[in-house]
Amino acid sequence: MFAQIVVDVPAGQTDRLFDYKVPESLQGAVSPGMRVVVPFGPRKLQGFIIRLTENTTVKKVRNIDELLDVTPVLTPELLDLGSWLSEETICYQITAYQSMIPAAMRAKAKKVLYLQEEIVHFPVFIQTLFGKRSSIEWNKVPMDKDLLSLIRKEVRDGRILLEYEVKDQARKQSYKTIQVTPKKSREELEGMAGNRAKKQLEALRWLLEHYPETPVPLKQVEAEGGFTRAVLQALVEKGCVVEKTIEQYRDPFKDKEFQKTVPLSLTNDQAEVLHPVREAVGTQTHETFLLRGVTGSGKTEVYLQAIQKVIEEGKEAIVLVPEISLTPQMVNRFKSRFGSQVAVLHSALSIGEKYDEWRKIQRKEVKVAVGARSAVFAPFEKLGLIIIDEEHEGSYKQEDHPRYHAKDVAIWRGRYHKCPVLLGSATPSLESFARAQKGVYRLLELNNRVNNFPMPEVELVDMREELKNGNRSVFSNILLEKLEDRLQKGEQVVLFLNRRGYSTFVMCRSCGFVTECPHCEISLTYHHVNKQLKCHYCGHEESMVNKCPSCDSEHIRFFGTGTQKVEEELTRLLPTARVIRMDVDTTSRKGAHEKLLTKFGSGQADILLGTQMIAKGLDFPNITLAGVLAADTLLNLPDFRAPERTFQLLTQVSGRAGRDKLKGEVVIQTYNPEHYSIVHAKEHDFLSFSRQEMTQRKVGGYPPYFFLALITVSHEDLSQVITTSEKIASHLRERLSIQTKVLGPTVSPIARLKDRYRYQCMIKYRNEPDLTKTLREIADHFQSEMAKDKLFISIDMNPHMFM
DNA sequence: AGCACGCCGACT
DNA sequence: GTCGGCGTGCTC
Repeated sequence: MFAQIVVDVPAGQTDRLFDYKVPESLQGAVSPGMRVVVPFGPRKLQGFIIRLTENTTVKKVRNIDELLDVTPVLTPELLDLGSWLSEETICYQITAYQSMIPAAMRAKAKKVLYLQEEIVHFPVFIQTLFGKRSSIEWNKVPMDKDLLSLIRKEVRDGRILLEYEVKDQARKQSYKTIQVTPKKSREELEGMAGNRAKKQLEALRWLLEHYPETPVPLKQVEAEGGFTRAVLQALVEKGCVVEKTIEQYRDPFKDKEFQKTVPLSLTNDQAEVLHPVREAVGTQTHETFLLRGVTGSGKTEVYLQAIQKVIEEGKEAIVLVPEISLTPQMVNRFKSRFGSQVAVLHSALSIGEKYDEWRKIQRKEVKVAVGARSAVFAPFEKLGLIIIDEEHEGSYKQEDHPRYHAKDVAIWRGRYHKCPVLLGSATPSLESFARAQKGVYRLLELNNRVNNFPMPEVELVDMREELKNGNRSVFSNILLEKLEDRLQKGEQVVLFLNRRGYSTFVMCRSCGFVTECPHCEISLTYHHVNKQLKCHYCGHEESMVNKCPSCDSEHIRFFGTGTQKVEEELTRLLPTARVIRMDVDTTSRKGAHEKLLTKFGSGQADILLGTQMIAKGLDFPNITLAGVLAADTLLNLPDFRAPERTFQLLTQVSGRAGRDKLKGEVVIQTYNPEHYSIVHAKEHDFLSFSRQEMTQRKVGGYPPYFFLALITVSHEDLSQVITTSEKIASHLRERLSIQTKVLGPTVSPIARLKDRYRYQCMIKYRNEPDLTKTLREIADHFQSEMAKDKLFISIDMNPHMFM
C-alpha cells in the first residue's frame, strides 16, 4: 500500500504529492488526513497523507518513517477545502493544510548533532560548544565559518552523528492517580504486619480508609496523607495499588463561573429574523443570510437561539468573532448558555490551551466552537450553522499565506454541509450588502434596539474652528465640558484614538528633519514610557535624541497625538479622573486585556482611552459618553475602503454609549465634518451611506463592481523591483482580457519596509476565469527564477490592505 | 526550503 | 593536490 503525501516544504517545486510506501507495521493504522514523518532527501519532514493507493509509478519509493496520529487531524472535507484554498488564494498546499490545525500539531523538523566519542578526543572549539552535553541542536550552533567546517569534517569522519528529527510539539497535560486494589492490599497488609515497611503499611491503611474505591491524584495523596512518592511507588510494585495516567485538558476558564442563562423571549423583530435561519438549519439547506441589525438590536440572542436549534438537530455550529472583540463578555454569553458544549479558540490562549480546545472539537466533545478567523477550520463533521459576527471586520481576512477570507471559507463549508451561513453586522461590508440586495444572500434586518432605547445623540465638532479660536489641545471645548460633567456625575466615558504611542512623528523645527526608521520609509513614533522612538511596522527602536541629528538644533517637537500623550493631557486637565489606557502597548501581556476591562467595568476608572480594540464588544451600562478624538485618521489612509471603515468605526464607537437606561451621547472631533461617511455616521444612517459609497465605488472601479488582485514586488535593490514589476505588469496586460485593468506598477504606500523597496500592481476585473492560473504561473516563474535573489512577490486576491 | 553535487579559483 | 565559493537540480 502507498500513501500520497504533501510534505512540509513551502516551495513551488515541492508543491505536489509524493508517494511513500506504507510499511507493514502501519497497515490498517493509516488513513488520509493523518500526519506522518517521512524521509525527504537527506532530511526528515512532517507531511500529511492526502490519499492511499494500491500502486505507484514511482521507481524508488521510500517508507513512511512514523505515524503521528491515531485519528486524522484533517477530515476528508478539510482535505478538499485545503486544495481549493491553495488554488483560490495562490498558496502552497502545505501552507493551506498547516493553517487548519493548531500550532502545537505543526511538528518542526530539527537537526541534532550527537558526539560519538568521549568529548576529550575532540578539538577545543567543539569541546566548548558541547560543554557537558553529548548532543546539541543545529540551530544552537553559532554560524561561525571555522566552527562549521570543523563540524562538517567530524560528521564526515563519523565522530559526530548528524540526525534529523521531527518533534511533535503537541504535549498533552496529564496527572497520575493511584487506586488501591482492596483484595491484594488486605493480603499484603497481613503479610506486612510487623515487618519493616512501616510507611507502606500506613499508606495502605490510609488509602483503604479514605479512598477505597476511587482513584486519587498522586498529588493529593502526597498532600493530604503526607506520603512520599517513594512509598507509593513501592506499593505499585507490590501490586497493592494501580497507577494510572489521566490526560487532562488545560482549562483556560477554570477559575470562572458561568451563570447559566436561558433563552430570552424575543422581540417580534428578532423572532422574524430567527425564523428563516432556524428553518434552513432544520431543512438542511445552504443559504447565506446577511443580518443587518443596529447596535443593541439583540443580534447575539438571535445567534444563541439559532445555535439552540442546531444542537437540537444533533449538529454543530461555528461562531466567528473578530479577534479584537473576543472579549470575556462575548465568550461569557456563549459559555453561559451552552456551558461545556462550547470550545473557545482565542489567540490569547497559550499554544497548549488552543490545542486542548481544538481537541475537544476533534473528539466531538463540544457542539459549538467560538473563535477568531481560524476557527472557521474547526474539524466538525456535522456542521449545522456557521455564524460570522461583525462580518465587515477586516480581521477576517488573513494577511499572510494563505491569504483567505473567513467568509469565503465559511460559505464553502456551508455548501459542503448543506447548512446556512449567517453574517451579522450593524454596518455590513458593501460587498455583502450588495450581494444581499441582488438576492445572492438573503437580507434580514433588525432596525430597532431591544427595549427601544433611542440611538445616542451624536455631535460633530469641527476642529478647524477650535484651532481658529485658539484651542490647540486634543480636546475640543465641548468634549472637555462633557468630560467634566460625567466625572461629576460619576458616569463613565470611552475615548477613542486610532494611534498608539505618544506622538506620530518627531520633527526638528529648525530644519524640518523628521526621524525615520532606517529600515522602512516610515516616521518613527515616540513612546514616552521608555523615551524610545519606535517603528510600528518593523519594530525598530532607538532612543530619543535631544539635538537634531541633521542640524544640531534643540528645537525638536512632537507632532501628531497618540494615546500616551492623550493620557498625559487627561491627567493634566482632569487631575481627579482615573484613566485606563488600552492599546497594544498595555495589553500585550497575557490576560492584561481582560484585567483592564474588568477594572473599568467594576467602576475603578472613569475614562477608558484606547485604540481600535475598545471600539467593539464592550458593553458597560454606565458609559454615557463616547468620544472620537480624531475621526480623520482612518479617512486619510490610501485605501478605497477608508470611508467605509470610518463609517463603521464611528458607528461602533457610538454604540458604546447609552446601552442601558442612561441616555448616551457621542462627540466626534474631525477636520472633515462635511465628509459623507462622518455625516451619515452622525445620523446612524447606513442606507444613505451605502448608497453614496456605492456610487464612489462604481466611479473608481472598486468592489463590489470590480474584483481586485494586488501584486506586491519587494527587494533590497530598487532597480530589481522596478524591472520585475514592470515585467509582471506587461505580462498581465498581454494575458488578460481587454476589459480588465492592470494598474501600475506604482510605488507602494509604504515605499520601503524592513529594508526592502516595494512596488505594486493592481488588477481590476469583472470576469477573468483564468486569473488564478495566470497569477500562479507568474508566481512560479519569478519565484523560481529569483528565489535565490531574495525577491519577494506576494499575490493577494481580494486584498484588504494596500500598504 | 535545504541539501548534495559539481565546477572553478586560491591556498596549506 | 585540497578547500570552500557558489550555481544547478532534486527530493517519492
